[in-house]
Amino acid sequence: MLDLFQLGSPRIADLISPELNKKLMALGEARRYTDGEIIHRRGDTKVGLTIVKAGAMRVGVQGVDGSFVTTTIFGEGQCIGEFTLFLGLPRTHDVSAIGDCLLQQIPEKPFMALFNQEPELARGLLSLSLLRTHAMIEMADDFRRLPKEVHLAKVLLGMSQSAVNPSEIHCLQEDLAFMLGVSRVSLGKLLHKLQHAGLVTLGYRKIQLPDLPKLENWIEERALVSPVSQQTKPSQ
Amino acid sequence: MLDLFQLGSPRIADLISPELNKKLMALGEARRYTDGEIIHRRGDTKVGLTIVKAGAMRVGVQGVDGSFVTTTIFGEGQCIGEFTLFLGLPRTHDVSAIGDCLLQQIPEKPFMALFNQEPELARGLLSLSLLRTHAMIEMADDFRRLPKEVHLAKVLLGMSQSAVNPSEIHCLQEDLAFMLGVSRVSLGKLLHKLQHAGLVTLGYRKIQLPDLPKLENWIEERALVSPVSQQTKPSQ
DNA sequence: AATAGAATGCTAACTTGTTATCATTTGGTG
DNA sequence: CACCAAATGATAACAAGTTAGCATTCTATT
Repeated sequence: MLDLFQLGSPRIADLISPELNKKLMALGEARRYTDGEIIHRRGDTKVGLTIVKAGAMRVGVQGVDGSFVTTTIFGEGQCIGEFTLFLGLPRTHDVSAIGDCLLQQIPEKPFMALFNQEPELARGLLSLSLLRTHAMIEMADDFRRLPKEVHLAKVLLGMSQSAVNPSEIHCLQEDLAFMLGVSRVSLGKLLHKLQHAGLVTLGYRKIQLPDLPKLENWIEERALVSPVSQQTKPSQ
Repeated sequence: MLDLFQLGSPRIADLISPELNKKLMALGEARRYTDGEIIHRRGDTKVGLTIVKAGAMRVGVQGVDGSFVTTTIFGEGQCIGEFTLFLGLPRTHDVSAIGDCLLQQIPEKPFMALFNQEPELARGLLSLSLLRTHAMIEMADDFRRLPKEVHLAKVLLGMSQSAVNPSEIHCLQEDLAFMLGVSRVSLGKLLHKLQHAGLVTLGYRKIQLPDLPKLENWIEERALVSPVSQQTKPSQ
């Protein structure tokens, strides 16, 4: 699936201890949603954390003219609602289910009780937020700094790293086009450039990366900056 | 000054109690930098928090070909270094002083000691990070959703809100162009459109906003989504 | 195996943005 | 006060991306 954060965006469960995660997931209750069902609407004042247990949800903004812009798609283990809990904002996005989808919904009170009791939770959420910020900054910098085909290659590489099979990405060209902020036609041209360079193989609903080291080299030669490794620091 | 976060980006001092802020600022030591002096380099492994006490710093990425892309400019009260402290990343950006600049530099050990001792600090940093994330998401959504002149108007309005005099913004058209990801020529055309609409008055190194309510209305009519207020929740 | 819907490929006219260049205006400096 | 460097304004040739439309390919489902 596409994403703006999900690129390497970790799950909250990876940033806290299994015990704490168990406590967290025991709060609130799970609810099932069916394809297209509305989970939250922009402007809603309901406060709480929502964690995807299975399936995925679409996060975006519905225009008054009927158009819809997808901001991101969050899958298993990812969460929304921090803005309502810590910034006191109403929901900033419209969220709906993609296919069948199981969500854990944790209301404000039990969440804040656990938050105030377990400092580790603050640390985990802080790391999560920083990782997202970091991914967005990199994305924004790349967007402005790199030629589109290099940026695309970098995005593909990032997606491969969070894929089950790193050499095969399952996504629609339309979603990729959205991520890069270009039309589907332009994206097609860019992909074909990469295919000509032997870096990708295009398929139906998928893109294969037959030679990851080659792809990395190709990007590095064109990225114009020294790379910086991006391992997460183990909690101390 | 321009910015990608600074638009409404709060200072750490606004998110924690005055007492805690005093303790925080008492850690480490202040150092003065002169115009253009390097503060950090991308790739440096030095861990710690840097807070601007006076002046401003430029955050960006130096390309191996000599080009430089500014990511943001941080002024008084703003801080960098969270990624090194909580994600274990090397410095992701090149940072240099703009004019004379006084920075408080807090090394890892004293910072983490205070962090582990004062849960309020985690809460404050979490809010800070979330506010930045929020600003970036809004920016990215606007970038893709809005016609360029509306996005520009919104950016100007945001800058006015964090300016000394809200009806006068001091910045170069070149910096604005960078923020919106367009060339200076295009930006000039967009600005002249807004001027024709009576929303801005162009000056040398400055842009005046003679009628803020009118500007807000104009944006709202074109933003195509219902606005969401953005007050920070008081710490509970 | 036939079929329908979805995704991708392709083309062409059109719009928009860019680069490059030079003129003009501005504000600080000697 | 004259001058200079920086910032802005303006133009034209050029490049790139978009929209719209239709053809083709693929996959899942009868």
